[in-house]
Amino acid sequence: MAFSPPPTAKGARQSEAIIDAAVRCLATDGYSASSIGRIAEQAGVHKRMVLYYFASREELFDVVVQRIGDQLLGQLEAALLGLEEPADIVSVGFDQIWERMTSDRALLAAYFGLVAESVTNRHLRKSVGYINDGYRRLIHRLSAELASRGRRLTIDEQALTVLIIAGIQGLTLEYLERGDTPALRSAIDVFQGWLGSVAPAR
Amino acid sequence: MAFSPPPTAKGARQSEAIIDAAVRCLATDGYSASSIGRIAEQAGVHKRMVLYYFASREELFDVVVQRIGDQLLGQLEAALLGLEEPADIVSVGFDQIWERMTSDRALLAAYFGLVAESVTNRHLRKSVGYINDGYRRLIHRLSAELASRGRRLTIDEQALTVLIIAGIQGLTLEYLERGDTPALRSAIDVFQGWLGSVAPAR
Amino acid sequence: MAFSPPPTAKGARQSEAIIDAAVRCLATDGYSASSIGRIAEQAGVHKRMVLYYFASREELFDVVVQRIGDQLLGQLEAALLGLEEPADIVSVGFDQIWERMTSDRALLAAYFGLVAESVTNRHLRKSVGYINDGYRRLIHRLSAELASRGRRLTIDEQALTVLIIAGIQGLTLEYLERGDTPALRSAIDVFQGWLGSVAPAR
Amino acid sequence: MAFSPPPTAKGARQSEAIIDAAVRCLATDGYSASSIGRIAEQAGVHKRMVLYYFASREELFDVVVQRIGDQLLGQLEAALLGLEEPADIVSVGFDQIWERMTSDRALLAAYFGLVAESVTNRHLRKSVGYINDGYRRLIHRLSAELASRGRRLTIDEQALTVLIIAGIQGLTLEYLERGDTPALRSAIDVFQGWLGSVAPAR
DNA sequence: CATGAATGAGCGTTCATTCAT
DNA sequence: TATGAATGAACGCTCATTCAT
Repeated sequence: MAFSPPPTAKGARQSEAIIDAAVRCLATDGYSASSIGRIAEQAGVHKRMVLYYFASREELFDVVVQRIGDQLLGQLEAALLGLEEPADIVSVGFDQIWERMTSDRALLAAYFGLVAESVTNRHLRKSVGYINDGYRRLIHRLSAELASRGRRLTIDEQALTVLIIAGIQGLTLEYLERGDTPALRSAIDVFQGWLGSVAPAR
Repeated sequence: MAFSPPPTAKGARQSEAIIDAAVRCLATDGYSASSIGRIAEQAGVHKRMVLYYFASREELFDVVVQRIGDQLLGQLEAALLGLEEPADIVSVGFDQIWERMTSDRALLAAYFGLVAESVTNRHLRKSVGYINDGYRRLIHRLSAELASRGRRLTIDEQALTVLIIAGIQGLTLEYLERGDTPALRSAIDVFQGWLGSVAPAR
Repeated sequence: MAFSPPPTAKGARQSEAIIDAAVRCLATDGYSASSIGRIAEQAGVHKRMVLYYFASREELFDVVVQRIGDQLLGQLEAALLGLEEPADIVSVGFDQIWERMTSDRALLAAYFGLVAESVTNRHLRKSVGYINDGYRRLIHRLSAELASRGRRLTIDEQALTVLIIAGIQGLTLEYLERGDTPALRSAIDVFQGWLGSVAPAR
Repeated sequence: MAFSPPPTAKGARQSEAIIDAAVRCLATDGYSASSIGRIAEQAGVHKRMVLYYFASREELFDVVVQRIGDQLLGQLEAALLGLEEPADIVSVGFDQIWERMTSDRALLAAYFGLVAESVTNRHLRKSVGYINDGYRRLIHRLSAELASRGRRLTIDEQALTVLIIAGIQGLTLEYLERGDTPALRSAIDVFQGWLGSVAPAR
């Protein structure tokens, strides 16, 4: 599953450029329009080289999905680590999470393109599941941490997980479609407030 | 904007079959894999006929988007009309809404495929906007009705609108990806409870 | 060969509109891009109607060629008739001929498109021959008239005919490609002067 | 602008064959009937290969136009170089020019098909302009040479240029339409004689 | 290690035309 | 008389991929 870059420096640089180009392409053109040819063009590489490094379109996108997932989850974790007082994770965290996620619109758009495609594309479904599982693990870790501090969730953890992921996806989609509107900001505030009420202190 | 079916009975039947096939195709294969050829095959019609009735792929999908939107919104309204005591719309309504929406998985999948594609496809974006506007109008109508019955929303209507749509889209996506799991059911219950608390009686 | 318009008024109007549209189309898009569909669109008529009135694309263009030829030759003859003193036909006539011909650039362009296509299109060759024969007849009539007034051509009539037609076509082409430049005007003056010298008075 | 042939010998041979086939096709079928498929067939190559070497039909024809122009102008210059005594260029040259030009009827027909198409085809217009500019440069060079030998043109050089090009195009068209008739020969003699009179010795 | 050559399948679209009624 | 339905063939072009070297 892990992508091992070619040993030579040039090879590493090129394959890296291809992955970047694929993410950019995904963000602007969507999954199915991100053809090998277009990605190669974006990367400034001969079309043939894409399949030289990645054997097939599918394999390339496996790597791309992983890359996007790592970046997205990495930003989430960085946002959470940034909180000095973990007691407030739920109540203040979402703001920072949102800030991080929307800092790279292209990344989000690329992610969403993959999510959407995964509804009708079995192979991609498996790959995208990787990212969702990351979210789930993160939420589980957080709720465990909260529990260890004596805070009990007022609702089932499974349901909470579903609601958080659904909330993030739904709000992300709203952001992609209509941008960073006041209504969206205020909706996020409400969502965040609700999250806080689910894990009351004491 | 409205689709005017061909004058003859046979023509109407054929074009109807093509639209249906397009919806089915969209649900199983996604937007870009729903080629004219495949749709024609699904409809049991010569490929050339699709372009006889619709002039271009784009025009066909304009009609399809509208069709999906009307069906989706129609089911929503039917669900709401089914409620005898409108005072309970918020507290009981979502259950029925969900029942209706998930009654046709293909329709939902098709809708979502279009939503996703619309992120990177300008033309589709406009068309899909038509459906979202329908949601918005419906929510606005409901909140006005609630207000006329003396119930005040505890949060900004704009933010509520965003949250409802984001919630529906997020939960829909969860449904499409993982099916009708207990966690999802329970998440819906929580969401519904929260909705009720936003518009308290009296 | 002659085109007999449909008996009804509406039919006559429509078929007339189609011919006009074909000429316009020919002028702007060239022969092969003047498809039945495009002509119908230009004429504001259902595509099917074109073949209703003309049976085939070929037949339509036969009529169109004849129409263009008649208009072009008609304008030539009108120009010559306008000369009060026929003795000066050669020396002053070309100016008026040129004025008339370039009065309708679209007509010229359409004519030239047909001439060019006729090089590789056997059927059209025959039709376009009709126009060239008209030129030839006109030149022959003129030289006969000159002879009857006691003026002798200093060169063979056949060669003169070729030179006049070649001159008109060549200058027409120059006009279509570069417009009505001073160099073209001055070239026409020279050509006209040479024509005058070919049929000296006395 | 220049066409860079593929690096390998086989590639060069193939792309050369395709260009040749395109010229032949152009001569017999005209521009718009010279489809990629037909050209491929003529070249004995898979249709897909044409687009492998040339990226688009337009690009192929750009190369073809240049090729035709170079051959045509090359033959003109060869004809002029063949004249030992440059003093007689005007008086004897046209004969040889004509001999050369009509030595390859297909080339001429192809050229003319392009000229005609260029009237209604913007892109081609630019390409064909390349050939016409070649003619102009050649004429300018000749008249400069004549001037350096103490012969003065009796008419404006610009007008002469127009007349020469118009003459060549008009006579070429006559040749393509009616073949090498005595009348055409005799017309050429007259034209040549007139050219001589325009640049009198001494 | 890297690249040119080659390919079959399919894309959306346009074409002139025939068959019904 | 006038129209809708239907069609097969071809168009230029893109696709992911394999075969050579």
